[in-house]
Amino acid sequence: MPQQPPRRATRADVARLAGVSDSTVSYALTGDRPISDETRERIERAMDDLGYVPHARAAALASKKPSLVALHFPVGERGIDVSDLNYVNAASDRAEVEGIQLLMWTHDINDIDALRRLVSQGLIDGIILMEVRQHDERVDYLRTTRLPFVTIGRTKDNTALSYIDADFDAWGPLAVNHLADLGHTEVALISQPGSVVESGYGPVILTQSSLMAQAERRGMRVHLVNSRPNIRAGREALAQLLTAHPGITAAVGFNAPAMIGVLEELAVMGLRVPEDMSILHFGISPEQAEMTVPAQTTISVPGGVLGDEAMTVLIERMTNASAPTRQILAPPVLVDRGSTGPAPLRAD
Amino acid sequence: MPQQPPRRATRADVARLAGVSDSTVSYALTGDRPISDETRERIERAMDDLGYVPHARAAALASKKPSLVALHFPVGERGIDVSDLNYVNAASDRAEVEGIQLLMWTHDINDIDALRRLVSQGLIDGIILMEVRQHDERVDYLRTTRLPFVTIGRTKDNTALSYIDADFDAWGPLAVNHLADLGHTEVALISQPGSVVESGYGPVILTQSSLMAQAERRGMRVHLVNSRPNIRAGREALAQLLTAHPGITAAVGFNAPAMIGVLEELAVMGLRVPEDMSILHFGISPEQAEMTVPAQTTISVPGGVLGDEAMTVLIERMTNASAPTRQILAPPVLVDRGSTGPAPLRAD
DNA sequence: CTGTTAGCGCATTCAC
DNA sequence: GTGAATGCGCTAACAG
Repeated sequence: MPQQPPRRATRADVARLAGVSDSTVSYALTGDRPISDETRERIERAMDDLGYVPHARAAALASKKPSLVALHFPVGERGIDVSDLNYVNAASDRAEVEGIQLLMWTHDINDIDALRRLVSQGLIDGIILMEVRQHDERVDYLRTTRLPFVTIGRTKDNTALSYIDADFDAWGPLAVNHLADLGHTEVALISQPGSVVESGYGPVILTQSSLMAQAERRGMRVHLVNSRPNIRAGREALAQLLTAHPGITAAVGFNAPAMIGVLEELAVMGLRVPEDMSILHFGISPEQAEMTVPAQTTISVPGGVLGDEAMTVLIERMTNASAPTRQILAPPVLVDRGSTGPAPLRAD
Repeated sequence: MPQQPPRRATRADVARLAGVSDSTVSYALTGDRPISDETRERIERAMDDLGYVPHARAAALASKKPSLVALHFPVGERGIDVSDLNYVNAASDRAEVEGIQLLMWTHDINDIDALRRLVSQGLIDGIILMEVRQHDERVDYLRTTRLPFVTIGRTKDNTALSYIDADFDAWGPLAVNHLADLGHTEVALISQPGSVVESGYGPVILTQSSLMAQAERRGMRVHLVNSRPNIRAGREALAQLLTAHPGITAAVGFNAPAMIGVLEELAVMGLRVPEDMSILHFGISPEQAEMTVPAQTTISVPGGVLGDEAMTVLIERMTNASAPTRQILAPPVLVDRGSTGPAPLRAD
């Protein structure tokens, strides 16, 4: 075990030991200018001997380059699951490439005071906001600030706002076309409770209306059900739907717990997936999709894309104050896990 | 909306506008020396006018006081649930009082390289490790380092290691005494799978053996079951136990999913809690305990205590290099949620 | 290829 | 009560 030196070695210590000037040590580190092999070796040996590690905070102060970024992940009631961490990890990986660390911030979404304190401290160089609402106080506050920020998701008024979001307008058509091409003409849409939709939750509204519009174009009938997010509600919803509309050959979900209920009910009724009923699910993570029996075909944004893109945009904004506003919509991806198939012939 | 100033105001700007020297502004801020009311007012007005906020990073550099601490929370497979956030929030709150920010770090527990990079950066002033294992590579690495650190949980060889942990040796006796006082003489212990115990998972081993020892002293018979952590296994375990040992009047759990199964099976069998069977559960959070029907009486460490204590110790170590090693065991707390009661008279 | 110099924004010691 | 001066550890012109 190495002896612990009394104090942190500094660049000056290294320079002295290597017999070069301070700045030469810096340049040897960054490679920003050519150094003779011999000098470089002496410096490296000195660094080793002293156990020298550069001090990022001092560097940040001097260079005025970003070194710490916050990711606001308001956890609220539901915690953070493994799929959420895709965002975080992707953002973190992207940041590390630039030598930037990620401060994961989990305060309540309404605790603007805490946010204000964080920002005022001058500790962080930028911030990414997750779980953005149609009207979001955090955005209002940050707009009054000099701090660069990017949102994952968008507010209603997104003027001059840099954001990354899923392109929900494309989700509906993608689903409809996939099913219509398989011959389905009558489908169920198991959506969120009415209250969620009415409160202006963007993803559901945009997806739902784009789906309806495309269904009309393709001559597909859609039966919309606003289901509470639990297993029992999903079971009941499916049972009622099939009674009322026996011609339904596919169920599209935007409600993970309810869809578990739908799958349970199908199993109870002896209906097979996808032979008797096709299943398609919006927005759930691969982990959630693989967890059920059978696994579900999904339409969503690949984990990590949003996090990575957000960090990329933020870095641009931090580095270049006059960088243009970027509003990015990530295209949806359909992952076929075998729960959709040709429409069965069914006696209406 | 305020106009965005071209650049951040500095202390020098404030001093100039207020017509005082730089240091006077500093002292006005910290209150470290007397300032005339008149001067103070001028300074405060100047700060307001300029929208001045102190720059934490520069302050940290100059004062050499800690300003950023990492909390390593290896999320692994299971994600972060709301009760986990108790630790985080408690630590974060404690840190904020000292003007320290918390960097929540979720990299894999085995990614020592990433840890090395984080530490080498010189960005953080200390680190708290969660989910510590009996033999933990992170600890091995950090020991070779000058960076102050504290663990939540302890390694096998904890020489010169500062840690906070639950006092598992006290869990068993607390449970046994509680039940024995209620007249129970034959109980089941629904523990973790044998593999977990054999791999040297400290909490289970310590709790289990302290429970056995105290049971012997109090003349209580304990039937140990190593159950897989899922609902079905719990149901089966209870059914078999009651068949083999009908005299059992209480079930003690250290296995959240299995205990849900136990409760289900009791309900199916028409047995009431606590009239027919008492239930006591180790180590689960209040949220988990309240989630079941009926809610469960628990023995555990109050959420937040560990996080708060860990941060306190870390701050001490960062502030005072020669601070003594602290090894703290937090006492258990029994929270009675009504699932334990007097032992029923049962015909053996 | 390498050294010198002047800061980054602030805390703090030493003067008055 | 207040100001001047020095330095935290490093970067980045500006000089050779």
